[in-house]
Amino acid sequence: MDNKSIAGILYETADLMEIDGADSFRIRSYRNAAEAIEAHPQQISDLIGNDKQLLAISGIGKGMLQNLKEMLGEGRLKLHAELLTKYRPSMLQLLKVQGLGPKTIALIWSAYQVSDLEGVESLAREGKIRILPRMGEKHETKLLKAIEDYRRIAGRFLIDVAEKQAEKIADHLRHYPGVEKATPAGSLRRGRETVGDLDILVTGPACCDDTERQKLIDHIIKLPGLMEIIARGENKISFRMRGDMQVDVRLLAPDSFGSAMQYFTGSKAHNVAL
DNA sequence: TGGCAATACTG
DNA sequence: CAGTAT
DNA sequence: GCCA
Repeated sequence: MDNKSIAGILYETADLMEIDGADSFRIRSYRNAAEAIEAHPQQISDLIGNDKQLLAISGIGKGMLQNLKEMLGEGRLKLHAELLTKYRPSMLQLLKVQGLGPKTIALIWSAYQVSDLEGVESLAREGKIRILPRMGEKHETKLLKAIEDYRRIAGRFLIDVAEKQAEKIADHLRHYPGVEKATPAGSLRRGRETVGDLDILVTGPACCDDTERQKLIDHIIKLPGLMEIIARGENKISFRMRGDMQVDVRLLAPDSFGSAMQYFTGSKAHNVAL
């Protein structure tokens, strides 16, 4: 288990404790510890057993040390597992909706046993949120808008984040002999403020025959940070990068590069119109 | 053993 | 003012 | 929960 995973569990535990109504300072400690672990230069898993070094990390005390031992020893944190049984994983998603906090989520759960985005949206549409204690019409309206905003942004990346990722991938591609151009298309090329996934178009001699394409794809999968290959075909490979961004790379013969660029830049509606 | 950020919004 | 969210 |  790496530091990122450990921190992730601690963050989630903090969120769940908040829904559970735990002491806010104790919750903060979990977040502080998660942050400290995320930023720690060495792997916590390598330091296990070395209590002195672990306790030297600011934000890690006696109790958190026990939590770390439990996570690395048993692969899980009992508190985390129990809270997930008591409540619902979908509540963690609800927490990301602006204006929806742990208290309100717990309130909705206790009143309706509803814990997911769609369910809460329905309740709001039916006017069932405003009748809850402390809620009102204004809350309900804001909640509906917040859910709409969440849906628009969820699973997408801000353009500057996508741009940096795309540039790294394009560089990797261009370092391969026989690649002339590697250019991002899709919503990134259209300059949208958020991007769902990356579409990168490649052309050059390396794209022109079967053997060469296979060799190029073999090179592509060496890309640092590539976590999972989703699909590998003759002319296209899809993969997921660290950080969950999905990438499609398409290999194109030079004489179809222009039309492909047009098509894959989109938008879909624009293509239909054309 | 006490403190742990400060503030805006809503009912 | 109290509770909640950021 | 952690820290001074």
